[in-house]
Amino acid sequence: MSYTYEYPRAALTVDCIVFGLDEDELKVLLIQRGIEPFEGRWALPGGFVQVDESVDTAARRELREETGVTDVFLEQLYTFGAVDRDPRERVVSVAYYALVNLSDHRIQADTDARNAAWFSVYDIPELAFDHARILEMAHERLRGKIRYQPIGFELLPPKFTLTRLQRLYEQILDTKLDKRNFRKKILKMELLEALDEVETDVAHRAAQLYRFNADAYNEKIRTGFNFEL
Amino acid sequence: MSYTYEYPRAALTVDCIVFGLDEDELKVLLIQRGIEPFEGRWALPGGFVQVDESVDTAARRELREETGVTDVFLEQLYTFGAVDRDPRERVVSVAYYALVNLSDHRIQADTDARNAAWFSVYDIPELAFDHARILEMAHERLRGKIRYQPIGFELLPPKFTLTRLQRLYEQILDTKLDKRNFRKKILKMELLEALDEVETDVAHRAAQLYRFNADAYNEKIRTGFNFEL
DNA sequence: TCAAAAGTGTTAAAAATACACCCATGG
DNA sequence: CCATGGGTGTATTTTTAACACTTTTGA
Repeated sequence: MSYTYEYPRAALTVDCIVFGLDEDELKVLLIQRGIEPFEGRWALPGGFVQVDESVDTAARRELREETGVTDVFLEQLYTFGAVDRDPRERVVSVAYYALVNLSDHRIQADTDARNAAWFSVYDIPELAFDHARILEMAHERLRGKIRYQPIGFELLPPKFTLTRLQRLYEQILDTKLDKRNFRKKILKMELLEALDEVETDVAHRAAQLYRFNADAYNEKIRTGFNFEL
Repeated sequence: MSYTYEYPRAALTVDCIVFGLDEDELKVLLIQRGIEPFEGRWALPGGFVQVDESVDTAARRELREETGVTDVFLEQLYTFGAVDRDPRERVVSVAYYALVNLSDHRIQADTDARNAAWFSVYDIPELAFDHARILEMAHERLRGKIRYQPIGFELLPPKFTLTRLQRLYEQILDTKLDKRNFRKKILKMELLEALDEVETDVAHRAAQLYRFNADAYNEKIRTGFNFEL
């Protein structure tokens, strides 16, 4: 089977940057390539966009097929369109970034039996293609966006403590935050719902658990509220 | 001449949203389509990405060919990849938005002798394809970005008055700003350089002219400064 | 001399920051 | 009983917001 066009066409792919928070450390899911070019190198999960699926759908499908990740926050990042970014032929790639909650996403080995592993964003091996640049841009986007959109919660389990949330912000923004001021600010937004539950299995006073209330957020947004931390 | 591939491929295009400020009104440059589909409808300037040029280059080329616009701020917006966005065949489009200074860009009729015209963003005719959605997203991006990046200056001539700058912000953010507070805030950033020149040909006291100092901005950025208005 | 926009400073309110101790729990 | 992190309030500084009159210029 073959397909013929009047003009040459670029191949279209998607690449996914999957961020996860592991013990307060921001990590990225990478896959070890099993084929040339860059055989053996680590790379972002991704693959070709099929002609009968939207680009968004392709990103979700690749994510599922290569990592088993489903039902997560996924947003388009940027399209990488340099002529020589793939040594084989012209390939344009639409990059997406995903935020997953590592405690319930135990990432499975991918269907192609390639190796998948989490790496700290501060200790990334040499990557295939222009994936280092893509990852850098995704990290930058995450840092920027987390301050004015409540996306940090996507990296946490549904129930979390305020300290855990604070450490998330500290890790991603690479700063120290004052505990009292952080709590004051985030609670004043009235987006977190205190549950009738506390931490368990900790060797100290158990912390209050909270849940992010997406409905409250959407309602506030409608009436001109601006999240900002 | 024809080109054959093992799998079907989407066509790849670029579309450009060109914003300009005309007498304090935010306008967009549209082109009237000369061919089916949507013949006669207004649409965003754009066209096919060639296989030997980067996507960014394609955007600049189309902008030049269709509108004569060169040397302007141009930034990737988003990639639109729904399956049925073009009724003919699968077309994925990478959208870019440009900011031009209308006083020195007298837009020329495009090379294909199609009609080009400026429309107020608040009074847009029915557009071809999903261009209404693309335009909406570009407008949203502009509104968001202008508050924390000094891109508003791209819409003004190199020398401008503070009142003109204020009206730009008022138009794009759709608010009223206080004159004294606006001036205080923007001047305190030390990004505007007062010139030894004032307005001419005005029937009232001539205003001081200023210039945006990009070098100062870059220097401040390096040392952790954050533009925000 | 009039019309039109330029230019300018102070006060009050709100938000951000800095900061330290007692509490509850499990080992 | 001790080590560990949980939880809390106030005072100070900084930032934002509200507000009105005089000046300059050309017509």
